[in-house]
Amino acid sequence: MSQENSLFNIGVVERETGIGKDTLRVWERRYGFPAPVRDQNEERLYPGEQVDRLRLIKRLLDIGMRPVKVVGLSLPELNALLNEAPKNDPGYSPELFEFVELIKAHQGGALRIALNLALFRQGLPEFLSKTISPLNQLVGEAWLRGEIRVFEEHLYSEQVTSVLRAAIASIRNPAGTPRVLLTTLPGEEHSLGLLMAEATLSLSGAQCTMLGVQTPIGEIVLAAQAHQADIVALSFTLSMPPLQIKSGLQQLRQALPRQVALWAGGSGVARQRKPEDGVQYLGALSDLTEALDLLRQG
Amino acid sequence: MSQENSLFNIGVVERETGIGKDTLRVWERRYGFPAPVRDQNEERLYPGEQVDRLRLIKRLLDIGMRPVKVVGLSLPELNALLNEAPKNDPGYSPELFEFVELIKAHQGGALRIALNLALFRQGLPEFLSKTISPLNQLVGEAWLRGEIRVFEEHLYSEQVTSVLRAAIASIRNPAGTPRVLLTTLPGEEHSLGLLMAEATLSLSGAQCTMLGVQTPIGEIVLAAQAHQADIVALSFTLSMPPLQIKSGLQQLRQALPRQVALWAGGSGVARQRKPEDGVQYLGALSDLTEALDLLRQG
DNA sequence: TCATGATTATGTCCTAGACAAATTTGACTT
DNA sequence: AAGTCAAATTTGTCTAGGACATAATCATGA
Repeated sequence: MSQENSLFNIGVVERETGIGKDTLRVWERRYGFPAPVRDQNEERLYPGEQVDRLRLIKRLLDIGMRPVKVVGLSLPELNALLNEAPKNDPGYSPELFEFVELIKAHQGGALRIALNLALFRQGLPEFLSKTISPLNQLVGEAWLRGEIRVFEEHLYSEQVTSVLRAAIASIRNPAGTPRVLLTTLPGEEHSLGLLMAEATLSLSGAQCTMLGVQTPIGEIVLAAQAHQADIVALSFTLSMPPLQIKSGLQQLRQALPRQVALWAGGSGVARQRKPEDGVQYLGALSDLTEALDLLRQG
Repeated sequence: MSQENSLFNIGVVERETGIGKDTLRVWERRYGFPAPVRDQNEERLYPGEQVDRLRLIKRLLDIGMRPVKVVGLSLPELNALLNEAPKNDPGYSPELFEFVELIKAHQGGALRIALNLALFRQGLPEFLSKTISPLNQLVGEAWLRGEIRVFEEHLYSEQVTSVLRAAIASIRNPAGTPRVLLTTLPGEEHSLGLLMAEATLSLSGAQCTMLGVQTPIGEIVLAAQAHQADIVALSFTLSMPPLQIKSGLQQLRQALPRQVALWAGGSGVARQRKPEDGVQYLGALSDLTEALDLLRQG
């Protein structure tokens, strides 16, 4: 792997893995992993190899595994577990693997061109549902298997962002209805889902106001008021802890006026067990246009 | 203000303000602020008003004030302090205030159009140095004075991002030299600085690979290798703690091959006291083109 | 006026315990 | 076999209060 010799303190590990300090310490106590060395001051120093393992563990937890089953397993054991795991292979189209090959070959420019070709061949809705969505999943799975690295995922995200932003710029509708405010809650730093939603909604004639990621709850309320938004749309990835999603949606729903609809989408909300009252959960992008039609009729 | 009645637990406050849990607790012990109420379980609950104050305090610390001077002051006292503070007013051009007015009026579309006009009137380098850079500062100061809100800043960032990304898309040079890898370290989540750098470098004929924000240090090293980068360029805002910047640059410099240059820019690095060995600090965007020319000659 | 050493300020880390909420387990019923 | 409910377990996050390295400020002397 990388940085075999490097040592990281607990703050750096928290930032690099997204696992909180408290959690890192309590895992060590309960499961015996991670097992950092100590400096002269009895402070934890995590070897780079363990940080890599923690990143993998984080992703496994994100897809639903339980800590007691995965924290503490060695890398070979983790990989064995991955191969055993039920593969819900939705039969990826061969074209998708070509994109993955471009990522692995670090051909950022070629990747963007190929994505653009697919966009204009398929049209935006199909491009999002048949190419980008499954490709996101495929890339995530390839990362789990160790086939692609974090920086390669970053490269991929960047190219998709570039393509989607260009598309949105050309279909934006400043006078559309309803008015939709797009953002994420603090803690959710991924914007790809938002861009996909903005593209879909804009194409359906809605007027989108993008606020970017991590808007404080109180500010979302003010923004909805200022823009007279009919809908506040939030996006959640798997990296967002389910509890934070739940309480965030509760707080926001309570603070938002009744007549403003609250929509939540992304892989993070698919996990939510009990739906919140007054929050519309959107599992797929197609649900977005449906919900939009419904709202326009009602 | 907003959310007068809402109560937030310490985890939410950490995420919403960017101030760590440990820091929040130790401030309470030392300065008597924040002064959260407790729930039935003796856990801290911060009133929304105090969260707003904490956000302001965070920004004041970011611009160089000391905790003992600002943590614990009431809102009126903080505002008084702001008015006393030496105004290093660089004589903002009147045009800039028109942009601010558009932000205050929540005219996102008009703002983007106005920015685009300025871009094509001034040309990219002048647009960045004479419009975007001072406007960023102006917006930040207006926030400090309570004239604009967080969500309005988000709106502004989004429009600038949109304009810059469109510009970059049209001047990108896939065969340029040198090769530059652009990203931020974990903890730095702002990408505007990166986009400004990418625009500047692309215009100067460099080949830019954007990795987005928050790439782990080990992954930056691998990415530099994969792309045969000549330069790794990082961006830091004021919200990034100086200590994290310092140690991050040290670690990265150590892990990166000698022949790969490491450039660091943004308002966050202007604060750094002692420069790191082997790291080029770029205070302004103009330094970027200079450094590029120098590197091409040498 | 500038450098140098002493002092204070500051963020981050430590241990060890606790608890609410979520999930799993297991018994029981339909 | 499948559903329901309560008990048991798991899990993340919070608490207190102490400690220390390093940065910033202050005081002293050249």
